[in-house]
Amino acid sequence: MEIILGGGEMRVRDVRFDAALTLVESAQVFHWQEESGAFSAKVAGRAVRVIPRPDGFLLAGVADEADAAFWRRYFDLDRDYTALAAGLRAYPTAARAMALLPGLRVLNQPPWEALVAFILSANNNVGRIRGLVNGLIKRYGEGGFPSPERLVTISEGELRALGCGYRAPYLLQTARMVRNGFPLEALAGMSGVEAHEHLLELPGVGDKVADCVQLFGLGQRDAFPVDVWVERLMKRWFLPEARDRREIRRRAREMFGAQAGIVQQSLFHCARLGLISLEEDGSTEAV
DNA sequence: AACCAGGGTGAGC
DNA sequence: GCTCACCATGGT
Repeated sequence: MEIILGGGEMRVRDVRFDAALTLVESAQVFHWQEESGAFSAKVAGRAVRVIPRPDGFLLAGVADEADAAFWRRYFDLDRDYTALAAGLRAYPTAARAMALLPGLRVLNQPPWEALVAFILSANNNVGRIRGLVNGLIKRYGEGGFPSPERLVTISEGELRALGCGYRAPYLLQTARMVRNGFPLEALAGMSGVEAHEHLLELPGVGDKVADCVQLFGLGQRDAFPVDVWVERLMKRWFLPEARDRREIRRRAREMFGAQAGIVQQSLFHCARLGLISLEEDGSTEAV
């Protein structure tokens, strides 16, 4: 990998990165906007534009070294996805899932942004989650996610009118707790078990949402969120005897190890695309 | 018109 | 510990 900084731009070369897949389609983040092949968003107050290039990508709106360091971490550039895939020889289906989606990366989002998005994700679909997140940003956010301090000034009625439904009070109460000293930023420095326990204190956060916050917002790559898709594919291809999501979560982490969450992303997205069958007699043949 | 979507919560065992 | 009805909303 090579990174060249200058002129408000950051060029990243010799890296596999599929911007459309990672930033828009993969449902790990919901507020990137695509326009004529380029992708823009504001993350933690930093507005940026991603322009894909044949052997990497260009970032426009990178002012200094601090910005560059931020985006380097956001895009998880210091991780060798090829080596990870190569280490999955014991699990051919998982290795194949990763090979089917080269360029899919797992982002390191600000914890608050991941927390808000995935509270809204509960028993919801990707299109609606996207609508809710962008609605929050548009009405209350000045381009990016509204802060906890801003969010607590919104009424439950307003959030319901926006379409949050029964998640509105969860979001509000969680915002209050974060504003009142819940150690959200400190979770990244804790063990996975410790961070998970803290996250479960927040209303609207159970095992699955907590795992998403850990994976996408805290850099804890051993987290393995089990949603309906992952439950189905794991039962079909790896754990036919598994009783419930908790057992799948536990055993998948044992199987895939310290970067289980990255494997999860590939499996999840392959299942959603129909690249991995969920039926007993199916195969992993690409459609 | 039921069923589904990157589930969580509280009640009742 | 476990199971289950219920929770808004929009799309099929």
